[in-house]
Amino acid sequence: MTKNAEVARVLKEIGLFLEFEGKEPFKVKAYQRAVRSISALGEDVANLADRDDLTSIPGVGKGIAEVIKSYLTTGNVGVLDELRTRVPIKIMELDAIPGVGIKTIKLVYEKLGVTDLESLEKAANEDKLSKLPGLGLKTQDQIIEGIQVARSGLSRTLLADALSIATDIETQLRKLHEINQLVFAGSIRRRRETIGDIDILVEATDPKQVMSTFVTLRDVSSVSAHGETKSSVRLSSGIQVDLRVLPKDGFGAGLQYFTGNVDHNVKLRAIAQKKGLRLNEYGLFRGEDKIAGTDESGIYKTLGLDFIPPELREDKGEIEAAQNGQLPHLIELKDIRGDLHSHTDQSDGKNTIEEMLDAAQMKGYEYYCVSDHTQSLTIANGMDESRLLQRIEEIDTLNASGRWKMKILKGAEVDILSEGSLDIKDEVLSQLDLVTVSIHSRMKDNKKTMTERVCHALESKYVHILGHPTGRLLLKRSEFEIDLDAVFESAKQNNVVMELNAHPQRLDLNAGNLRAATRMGLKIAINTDAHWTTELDHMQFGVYQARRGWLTKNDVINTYPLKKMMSTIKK
DNA sequence: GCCGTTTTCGGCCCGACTGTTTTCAGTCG
Repeated sequence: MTKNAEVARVLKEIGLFLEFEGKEPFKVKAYQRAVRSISALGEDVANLADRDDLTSIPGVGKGIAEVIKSYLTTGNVGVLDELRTRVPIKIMELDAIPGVGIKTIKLVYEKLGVTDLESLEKAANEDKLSKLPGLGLKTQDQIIEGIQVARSGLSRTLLADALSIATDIETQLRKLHEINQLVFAGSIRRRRETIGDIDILVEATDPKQVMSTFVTLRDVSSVSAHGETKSSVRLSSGIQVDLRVLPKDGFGAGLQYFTGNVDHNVKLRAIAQKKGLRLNEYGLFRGEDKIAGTDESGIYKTLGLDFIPPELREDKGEIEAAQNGQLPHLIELKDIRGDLHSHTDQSDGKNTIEEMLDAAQMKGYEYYCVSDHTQSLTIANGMDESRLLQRIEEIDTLNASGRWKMKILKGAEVDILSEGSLDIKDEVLSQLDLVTVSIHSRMKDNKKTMTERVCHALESKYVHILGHPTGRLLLKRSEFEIDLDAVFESAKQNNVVMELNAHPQRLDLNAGNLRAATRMGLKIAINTDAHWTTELDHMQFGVYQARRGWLTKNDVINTYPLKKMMSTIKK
């Protein structure tokens, strides 16, 4: 488990207290920037600290680096302790209430002695908030509602779920013939792994009609804003959806602006300023003249940049690369020629091998690997050697049948045991076309043990791919403790490919890991790990993640024709 | 507090919406 979330929380709290105390706004912003950076960091901030490289994180300079170091080594930060003593309130808890900001927190603390959710709720229920200057009955009601939202611990939503919710809203809105254009923006468009809220942009002949339809859609549980260009609702599922109406001649500018992320946009604006231009959500202007903004590409072009795919817009070097014509040509879904990790009902899959093959054939794949679990994973009905040998014969027969045009590859997802040995004998492994090894047990091993265990497994001359290398389940289980640099090094030595597991809940490796792996010259396999036929569709999420990791077609072995793919993994 | 194609000082994005204001402050993205 990385320290990133903890460190981000500490920095956020410091930022909030500084704002509370009325400190220099840009100092506050500096902390907020660092929080964003560290939350989105591809690797463990503790590793960067070990390497004494914290200031390589955008927005982290000497001062904040010291804060992080102090926290990581002692578990405490002096300045934060002082702030907490001076202002004894649960500032993070209060700030988590939608509609409540620092000014309100300060007001209720100073006037009513409110220090946490409970005391705020009590004050609201006793009708004390509405008596305060600047607040009224409506605000008080809003706060009462907001406290419930904060309590429900409103978390993020998987990309796949957010996309499906957004698509449902799109379908409902598209019934309005007033709508000319509709796109998803924000983190959905950047294809982040998880989504905070859903941003939808439309261009329409009758914005008012669109807005009133939007705020009355089924599933809308509350409306927090309803204006002419912006409306905001919360669905019964808890997720917030923002809809914005943009003018036709500024649609590209709005799309660029609302795609973000904020750090990317800030840097873009600075570039505009240096050219004597002004960039905002309505367009790119020279004086009063709009010189770009109808479409996004015009904005980037006018600023002297190549078009930056949304997945890269996180201020992680893409702007500089775009200035120098060095953006990667990112992989696309159509580049994928096969899936190298899938299950059947012989282990814990839900479909027969024939059903899986039919579904894979529909994808137009050139090859497809069947890789069921092995014996240690009893809960998944893992295969032992004799069943695996039968499976090998079965696939030979299926290949010979000619029913499927694609090549069916004989594989297995072999368990890595406690010492890094594998749970299938070498003489059986040697008969498989493709061996993926994965950790499914003892995930709480300490970093050293886990790293040695995985590295040892990679030394087997029958291993081709390391499956879901960090074992995380988004929003559910952290990655296990492992030194990925060492694993990558071992993979490099032993010609082992890293899996990018495309399951929406895994997306393992993450974008930062992928960049690090390919920088070391490793190859990646994007695999669905499908347990039933419809999960073969998860390939798209793997490709999104690959794009976020700056991967090109050449980085990914399952874009290769069969022969080249097989020779690439050959030991 | 951070940062550099106005580079070691002096900037740092800004507009929509709401509720409470009778001209604007707070929050959000």
